[in-house]
Amino acid sequence: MKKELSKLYEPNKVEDKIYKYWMDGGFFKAEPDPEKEPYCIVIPPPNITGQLHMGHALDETLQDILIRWKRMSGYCAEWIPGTDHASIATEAKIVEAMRKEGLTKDDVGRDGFMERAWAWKAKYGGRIVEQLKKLGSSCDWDRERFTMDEGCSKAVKEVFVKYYEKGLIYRGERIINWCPHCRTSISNAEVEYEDQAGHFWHLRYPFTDGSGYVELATTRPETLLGDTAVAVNPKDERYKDIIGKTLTLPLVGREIPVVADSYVDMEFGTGVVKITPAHDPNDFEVGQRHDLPVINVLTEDAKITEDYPAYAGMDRYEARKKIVEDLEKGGFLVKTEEHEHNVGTCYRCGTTVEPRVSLQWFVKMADLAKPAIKVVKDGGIKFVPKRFEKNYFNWMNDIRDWCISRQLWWGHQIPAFYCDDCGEMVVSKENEVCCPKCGKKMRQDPDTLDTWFSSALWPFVTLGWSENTDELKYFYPTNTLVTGYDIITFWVSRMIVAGMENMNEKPFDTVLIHGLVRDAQGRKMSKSLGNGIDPLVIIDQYGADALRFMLATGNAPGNDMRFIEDKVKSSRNFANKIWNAARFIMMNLPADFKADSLPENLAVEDKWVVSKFNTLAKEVNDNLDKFELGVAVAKLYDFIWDIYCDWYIELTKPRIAAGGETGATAQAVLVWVMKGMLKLLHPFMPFITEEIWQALVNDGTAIMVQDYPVYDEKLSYAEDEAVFEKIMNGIRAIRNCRGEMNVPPSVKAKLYIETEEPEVFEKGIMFFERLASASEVVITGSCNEKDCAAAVTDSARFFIPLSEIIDVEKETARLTKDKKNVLKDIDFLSKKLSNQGFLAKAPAQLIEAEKAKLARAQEKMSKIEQSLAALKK
RNA sequence: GGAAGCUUAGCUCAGCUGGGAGAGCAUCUGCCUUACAAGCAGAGGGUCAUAGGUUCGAGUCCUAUAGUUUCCACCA
Repeated sequence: MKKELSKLYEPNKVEDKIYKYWMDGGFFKAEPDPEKEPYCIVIPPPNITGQLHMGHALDETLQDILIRWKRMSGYCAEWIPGTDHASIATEAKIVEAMRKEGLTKDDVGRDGFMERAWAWKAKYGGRIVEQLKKLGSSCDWDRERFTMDEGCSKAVKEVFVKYYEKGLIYRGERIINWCPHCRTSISNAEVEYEDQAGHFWHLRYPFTDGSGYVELATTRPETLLGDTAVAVNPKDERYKDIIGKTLTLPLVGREIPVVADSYVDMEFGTGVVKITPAHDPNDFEVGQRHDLPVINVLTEDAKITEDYPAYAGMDRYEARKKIVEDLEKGGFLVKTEEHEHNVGTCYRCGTTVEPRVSLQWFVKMADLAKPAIKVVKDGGIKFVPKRFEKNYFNWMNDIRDWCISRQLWWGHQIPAFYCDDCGEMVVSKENEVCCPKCGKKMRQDPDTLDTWFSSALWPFVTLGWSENTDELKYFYPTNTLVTGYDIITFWVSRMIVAGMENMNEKPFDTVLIHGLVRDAQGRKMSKSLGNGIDPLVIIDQYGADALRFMLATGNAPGNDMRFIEDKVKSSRNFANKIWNAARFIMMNLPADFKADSLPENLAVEDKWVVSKFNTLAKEVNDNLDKFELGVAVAKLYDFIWDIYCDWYIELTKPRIAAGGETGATAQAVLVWVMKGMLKLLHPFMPFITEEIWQALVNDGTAIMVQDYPVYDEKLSYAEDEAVFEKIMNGIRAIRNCRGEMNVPPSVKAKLYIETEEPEVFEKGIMFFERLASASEVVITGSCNEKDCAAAVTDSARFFIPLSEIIDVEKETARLTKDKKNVLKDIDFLSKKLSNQGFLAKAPAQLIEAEKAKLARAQEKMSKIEQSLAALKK
């Protein structure tokens, strides 16, 4: 059965090989099995915002870790390709199409991310999707409902029509955020605000009757062309008398009224506001209340319309300059102030957004939000960590109607049709519709739906909704959603809404929120900063396992993490460590070795490591259960590196060299624990664990079909652990002593162990020789050797006769330092134990433990005193 | 203006329901000990942002303050 592992661990070679193995049938897929409830689906995110490609890696990693763990724990787990896969596939097609058309990405206002993300997907995640497809998975990649080729897919159309018929979708003239560069409307959530230096222009508008002026201030003088009123606060004494009078709009000459509206802040500026309903959301609302006309002065790309010949065709900023000039010439400009203000920009291209009145499609959110709020409030859906519920509630309780129409040329076309002859409008699932009134073929709305509209349907549409498929019945509601906190409002909230509305049931029960991956300086990865890191490059350098491990390590749920290459490097080193441990085991195994279970005759150190492993299995499962992946991974790291490699392997070396029964037992335990470690580690490092498993076990099964290790009462050996710890402490004390005196391991010396527990240290003789450079070990009740260095623990004194090296002064200093530390302990513990409050209120178990600690410290103290006294002589 | 997070070793961060502060990297010392120098054995280094409070006991819970980050709203 023995196979060789190569001398050097080469991540990419191993990963490619394992990938091939999976492709060739080594992949495992659990069938839905009603007997094996509960099930689990972990949903990948649809994050297609260009800047955070490392965010993809994080999403995929956390989700895949959970899936593998669930699957190995006997749950039915299934990964269904999400909208991001479909979107990215679509985007790849778009890129190809654009190339053929000679277009650049800028033409559609997107950045270059889609290409790279797709490449990554193809190399990494896409392979698994392919495999799922091969295996006839219920998640049908080809059946993706989100391609541009299909236009408006069946399910999306169905939902749209259903909402429309229920009055949940309407078309209306509303003020929306418009990106003049992308020439599309964008939702509030897609607008990013930034502080910009600007000006505050104080203007005066003359009264029509010639009775003077009213002064007001604006940051956007060019919108003056569209002013249809001036507003003051009804409570404002200063302007009480002018309400109802009319003004003549400078440069335009239009007569506009002065209206009273409580929206106006009396404290701010002059307390007078010009009202431009077409170009400001608040003005729009004021306009609605006062029935003011809406006059649009800007074109789609933010240029002045033909209606104003003096400025027609000018860009908004150009026009601003010219208009300010003209106002000044006309004597309408009072003064100009510096003013910093917050400007909305497009999250895609960074262009300043333009509020714009436009005919758009909306979803009425108020009623839809209610059940979605309730299901979270009632605990039906849990956020991990819980604090993100607040984020969700903030958004949902203050929900606004959702503008769902986009002026993009990919995506789902809105299933609304217009008759160019009679103006009739029909909303329909059909692809072609004739006018019910005049019979003419109708024209479909050219707009597409917001990508999150279809993404919101993800949990049930991927399962075959609106058919009542077996998959839907079995898998819905799904289990755990993994995504970043920046996606809660975009996607999570809308999935819950869509689930409650269409399925009458929550889409999942848990939302695991992770933070963002930032660069080494803590900045958001962004295209403009050029600080984005490509996961593919990192994978090429260090391997996918190392990247995964790093992403899961040292970070708590919901907290941001910095990407630091050294962290990947140390993960790679960890992989190498396991690789070499496996190599050591295997190069010593006899050819006919077979070890499926633990042998009977375990030595104390075997019981120690088995017991430690047993505890590890318990803790890892507990942590994963609570989504504490970072904690689980840290424990695995510590066990594998410290306990298994640095201690246990070293302990087996003399036994293997000795051969016979003890050697055979050691080998069996080595293999047993290694197999267990590999299984525990597999979700975090799937490739290397599979490779070692295949080399070590080689019975044709994949590691991912093994059972995940769990705690086993029978394997808990508390007493043996304690005994062996005494030996370990002795070895550590001796090493420390030798280390401080700079004695190299090659200088061997006789070792006297003075102890009242000889039976404990008898068991460790071999290890003192091997790990503490002892040439010979003598266990005695009382040692009278002269010129010895002494190492002290609570259970023994260790004497090393190194007369030629011993420096009495140094030795005294070392022991005095020891003494100081122990004294501190004794002081602390006895104070605690004489505290009546502590004795009265602390748990009895703790008091006992502290008493035992004190006893041990005192034991050690007396041993140090003895040694110090001997030194003095 | 509303809300949330963060502040722990030189750096990057863990620390689960409160019981004498941890890891990786960096630094120093000694080792090429036949699995691993991508390594081994040691060492040094922290008033857990500040001030109060609750408690027998606070890095952990509460209040306030400062610095910092993010989200939401508003900004004529």
